[in-house]
Amino acid sequence: MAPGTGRTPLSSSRVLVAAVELADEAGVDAVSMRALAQRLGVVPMALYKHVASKEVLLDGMVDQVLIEIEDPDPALDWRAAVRARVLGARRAVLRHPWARRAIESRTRRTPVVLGHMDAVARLLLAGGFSPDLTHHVMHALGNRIWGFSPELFEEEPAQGAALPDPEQQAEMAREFAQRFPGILAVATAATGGDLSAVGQGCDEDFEFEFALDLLLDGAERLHRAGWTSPARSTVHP
Amino acid sequence: MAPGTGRTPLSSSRVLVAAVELADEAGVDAVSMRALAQRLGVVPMALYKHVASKEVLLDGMVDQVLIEIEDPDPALDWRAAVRARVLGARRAVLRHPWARRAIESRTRRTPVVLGHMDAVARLLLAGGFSPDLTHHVMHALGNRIWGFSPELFEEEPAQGAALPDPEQQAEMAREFAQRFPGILAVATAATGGDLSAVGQGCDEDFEFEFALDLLLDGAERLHRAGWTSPARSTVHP
DNA sequence: TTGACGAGGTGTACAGCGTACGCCTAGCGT
DNA sequence: ACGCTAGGCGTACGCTGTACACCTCGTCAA
Repeated sequence: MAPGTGRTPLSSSRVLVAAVELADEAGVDAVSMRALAQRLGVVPMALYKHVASKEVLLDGMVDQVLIEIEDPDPALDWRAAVRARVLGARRAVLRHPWARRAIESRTRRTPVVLGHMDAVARLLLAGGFSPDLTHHVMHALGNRIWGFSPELFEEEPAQGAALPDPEQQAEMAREFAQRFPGILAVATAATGGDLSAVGQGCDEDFEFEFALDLLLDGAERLHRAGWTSPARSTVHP
Repeated sequence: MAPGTGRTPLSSSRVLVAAVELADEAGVDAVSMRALAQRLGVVPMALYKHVASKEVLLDGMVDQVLIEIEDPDPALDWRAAVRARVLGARRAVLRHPWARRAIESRTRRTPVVLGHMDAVARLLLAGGFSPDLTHHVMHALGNRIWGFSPELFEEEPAQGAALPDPEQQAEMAREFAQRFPGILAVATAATGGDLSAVGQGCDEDFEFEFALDLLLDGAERLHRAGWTSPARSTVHP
């Protein structure tokens, strides 16, 4: 505000936004207190007046991504609504490639995080699910609630590795085929037989929806069958 | 060997074992090159003669956990076999509390990692699954292949936080109930109505098997229905 | 016996990290 | 006019991973 200095003062929101931008541009590892401070034209310790610690900063960055999630059309039935909200989360997370890792590594449940979980839970409850079944279904969805599936297969196989030598490469391929025939079969199926594209062969969006629908199918079946959780013993074994 | 010094020389295996022990005792964050070296009675840089970097060390530690996985009885049918192998992975991972996080954060696919994935893939293929369906099912299983589900809900809510004050606590509970009624309903269902145990209310083993069976059920149904993946366009949208 | 060699342990040093602590200054309420 | 406080600054500490040079053995060829 002060026209002399001409610098709008920091705020925790300004810090968070800058941190997200920095992570978007240079990856989450590039977000150090020092780098972030420099980007804001400020000395590192100034940040601590607005965020308590780096951990809290990361929590806030995740929040920043999650608040982009849109509410689904309230006219949808439970299944379409859950699907829509989860895919909305996916869109938000995909906009920020670092967010997946960041979400996995966070343990604190901020109000924003709780808000999304609450929204999903309410959609299921509104669909007639018992709280019990809702609970288990949310567990089964797991991180898919946040819009991503775990990276089972490698994303970027080598990047700058510069495959060493065709002869040696063929030898490695032979050995791989012998040691891991199962993976080979699965990978070639995924790429339609194109061995050279094994790494990038997965259509992640398809995999995500495949698993999501598998889980929602199962949930629907259990719901319709009136599933209830087996009696719980109150004593530990 | 040399009786004068009386010190068995290092080896990458000895380093890995020591690192796993250290992580078991003090957590994975306590595994620094310096701390590990000290435990081995050696100077930090000596480790680098046996492991290329900290990243590789962590990969090796994960391998160390994964080689504990037992092969399932070959007489089992595909479903029981997959179930057994995945639950075997779970037992191995649960023996080392840090392993879950470590596996999530690793991106390199070591031979040991590939070996486990290969074993699961082969069980499905041997059960008559097409490579295509096998691929998608493995994606759907996701990290559950490694024997853990994502920590959707908090594990240790406060630990040493020392709840501040009964009055204030009740106020927070009121606000929570108003903002997150869905979560509250689900959480109380999970604990059988005992609000004070909301954090620890989940039987993780039950949740794991619930989700696993949901996924295997779905997979079985698709398999029996002769599911095949929709035709793939070779051109991107 | 000698001498080279390589494997493996040592020591020093550097750049980077998060952050505790104290200082300084501008704006505001009394 | 005064003091309080919010907020930015500077310094410093302990920790991290690891590059690089060095030294010291055990082994083996000549």
